Amino acid sequence: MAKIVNKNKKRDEIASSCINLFIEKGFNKPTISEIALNAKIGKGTIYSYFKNKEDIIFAIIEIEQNNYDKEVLSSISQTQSIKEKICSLFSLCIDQDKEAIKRRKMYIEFISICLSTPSIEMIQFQENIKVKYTNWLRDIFKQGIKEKKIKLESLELVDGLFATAEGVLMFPYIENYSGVDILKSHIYSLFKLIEIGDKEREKYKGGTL
Amino acid sequence: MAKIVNKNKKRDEIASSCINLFIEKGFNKPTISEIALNAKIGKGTIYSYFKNKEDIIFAIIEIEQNNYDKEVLSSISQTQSIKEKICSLFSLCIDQDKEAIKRRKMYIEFISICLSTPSIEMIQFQENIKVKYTNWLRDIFKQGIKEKKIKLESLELVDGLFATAEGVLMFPYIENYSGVDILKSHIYSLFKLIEIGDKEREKYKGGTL
Amino acid sequence: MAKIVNKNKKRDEIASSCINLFIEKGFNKPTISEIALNAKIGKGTIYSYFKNKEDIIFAIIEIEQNNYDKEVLSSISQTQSIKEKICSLFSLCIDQDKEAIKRRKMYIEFISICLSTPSIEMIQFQENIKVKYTNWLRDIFKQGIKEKKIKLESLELVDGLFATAEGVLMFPYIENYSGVDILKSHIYSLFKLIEIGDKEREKYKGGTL
Amino acid sequence: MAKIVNKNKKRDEIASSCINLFIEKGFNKPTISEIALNAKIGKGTIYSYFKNKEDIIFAIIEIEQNNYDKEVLSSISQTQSIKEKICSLFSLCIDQDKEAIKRRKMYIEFISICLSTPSIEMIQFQENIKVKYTNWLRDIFKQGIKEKKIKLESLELVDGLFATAEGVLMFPYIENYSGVDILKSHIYSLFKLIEIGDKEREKYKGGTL
DNA sequence: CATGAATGAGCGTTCATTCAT
DNA sequence: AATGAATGAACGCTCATTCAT
Repeated sequence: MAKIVNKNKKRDEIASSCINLFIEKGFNKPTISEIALNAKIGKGTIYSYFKNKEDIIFAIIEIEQNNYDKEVLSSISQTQSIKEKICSLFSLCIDQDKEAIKRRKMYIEFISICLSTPSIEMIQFQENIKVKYTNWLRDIFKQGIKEKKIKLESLELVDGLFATAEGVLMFPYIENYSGVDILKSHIYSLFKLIEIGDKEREKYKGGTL
Repeated sequence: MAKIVNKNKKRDEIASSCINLFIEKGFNKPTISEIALNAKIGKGTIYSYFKNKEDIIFAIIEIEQNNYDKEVLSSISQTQSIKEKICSLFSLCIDQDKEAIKRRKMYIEFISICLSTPSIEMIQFQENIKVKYTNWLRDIFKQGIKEKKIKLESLELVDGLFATAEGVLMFPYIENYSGVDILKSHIYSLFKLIEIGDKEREKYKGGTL
Repeated sequence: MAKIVNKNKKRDEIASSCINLFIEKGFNKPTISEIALNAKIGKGTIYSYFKNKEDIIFAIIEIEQNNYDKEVLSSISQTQSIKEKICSLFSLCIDQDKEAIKRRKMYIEFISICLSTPSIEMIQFQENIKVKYTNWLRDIFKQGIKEKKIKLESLELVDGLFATAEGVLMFPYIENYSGVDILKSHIYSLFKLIEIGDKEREKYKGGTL
Repeated sequence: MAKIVNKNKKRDEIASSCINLFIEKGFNKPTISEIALNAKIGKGTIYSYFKNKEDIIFAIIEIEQNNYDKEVLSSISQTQSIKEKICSLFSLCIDQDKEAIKRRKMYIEFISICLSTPSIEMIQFQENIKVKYTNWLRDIFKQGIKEKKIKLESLELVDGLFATAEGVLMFPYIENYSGVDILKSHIYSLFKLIEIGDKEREKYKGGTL
């Protein structure tokens, strides 16, 4: 009998082993030869686990995104205030630890592919992310509205806020400028406008959801 | 001196003649052969006016950006309300006429390059745009604050708002979703929060700039 | 001994199971993977029964040729006239039923291999076919001569006639031209020249064999 | 000004320089690298003169065929008897000089391609050859009929005779067997059947064309 | 004995850049 | 100055064959 391999596991292993390569060189830059070398397998082997080069890139993006989603959900559930929950949701765009910076780099590469050479799969994946995150964001806002902590009108800001988070990623290289810091202070500034002060809460008649 | 002027003129001519080519195919896609064909010059000639392929791309981006800047300034000065001025400033991300869609496509390609294969020049250029537009935006806001039409705190939203505008461009292909529409309604929703109603104006003590 | 018999049996089984695959895709086109899949065995197993890819191809050709030979012999013995016998002998090149067309396709592929990448084995096999069929053809002719139905000189046409039959297979794709029809009418035209009319038969002194 | 090259001339030069390579290795076997090496040009250069690999093969076939056609026509016009004219027409399949053997090898490779991996262009080219040569053959026959040297019925043999000539090429490797010799003796045997003897000529009423 | 995962040489093709004219 | 013919490194991908299990 030939060696039995768990195809999915090996797929993930190959993809995972390349993450650093993709972070260093961007998604489109590494050649199949480099990927094979990096994963310590033969060039041909790659093609028994992936349809083509794009498929590898996609696999990596999927893995990373799934990991991130889980972290985000866990992190949201562990924070209390609405503002903190929102910052957790956008930790990709806000955090400054090494892990976050790596992740951001990958996400930016992913967006870059979506912008320049989009495939149907990529675009659908991108849409899924958008829908998922704006829904989570809406849920957080709704909760805040229910608890009369923020105004009803804040709900209108959900889509825009998501766009803001994406937007701050677009300037990743400018020195002395962290797009990333902007997001946090923008959220704080927005909250000054939408938060209901303790005094006002009693009178507030913002309706219910 | 005349020589250099001519050289620059020719540079612009070559670059300009290729704009449609780049819009159709994206920035990285056209080959030097296609560019030369399009500009009706020899392939080798291109290299007397441009360092390399990237240099051509950069030249086109510069030309387009300069044209756009002029239009924006003119358009801002022709509108009255703050909200309208802001929409004019972001017309690249909002307008739906053919010309705007073309321009958007090019800008998105430019961003994609900045994200995936950035050169120092590209990044500096991108930063210049950011600084320029946030300054213009700030000026508009300041004017509004001076006229007591909007709250002083709105100034804090400038950078975030610019990011929002960039962010809505990141989903150019999703069906039934126009990132573009999101920006306008986001601006309108924000204004509900920062505008000073007629009644309030008198009491408003938002301070001066 | 039993082992070897079994080995040969399995060889035949594998080869036979692939015939349709080879008809559909041509001889050189199917990959070893496809062949293994088709034969429902492992890729490696193929190499315990066949030296290499060419060996499989050869096995199939042999099987098919043996089947065809049997049919031809049976078909010849069941027809009466010389002309009919000859047409039976060349049924590969003449018949238009589905089975014949399939067979023709395979034979053409075989010839193509003999022409472009011949191995000694292939060439010998091809020669065997030639010798076998021209002998059978000669026998039919001799019988006709004996019965004074055709002229003695017809014997000289045997080799050429075999070549004609091969030659009509060389244009399998030309529309509105069926090489295949040409063979039949060529045989009929030849017979007008070599047949001995009823009147002439008595006087005919064509000699005996 | 860049070097001015006669594109068609260079095309022919490259193709011609490869003829020996193709004769030695067959048409499909040489790689682009080998072809480039052989032609003493860069690999990329090939693609400014040929669409793709098939295009090179086709070009060589065309060149060779054109040369051959000219020779055949000239050779036919220089011979007297019908039989000799026909042998001239089929000199590709009959002659045994070095040049003819080379040519035969190439033609056989061409046929092999037509049989195994035919493109529309190849098939059309093959058809053109067939039509051209059967027409020339028919013309020769008609002339012979007009001069009452051969029987009217010979015309029916034209297509079959062409097929015979092709067919003898199909056994190019069998030792001690020259398919090639077969054609000549076949033609001679046929002529015994279709020629009108001197005595008969006067009585012959074979009709006119 | 049977397997199929692993291999890597080899393929045809592209295209930014060079440089002789 | 202007040209475009020439280049060749580099690419993604295929597939017959091997060999550890």
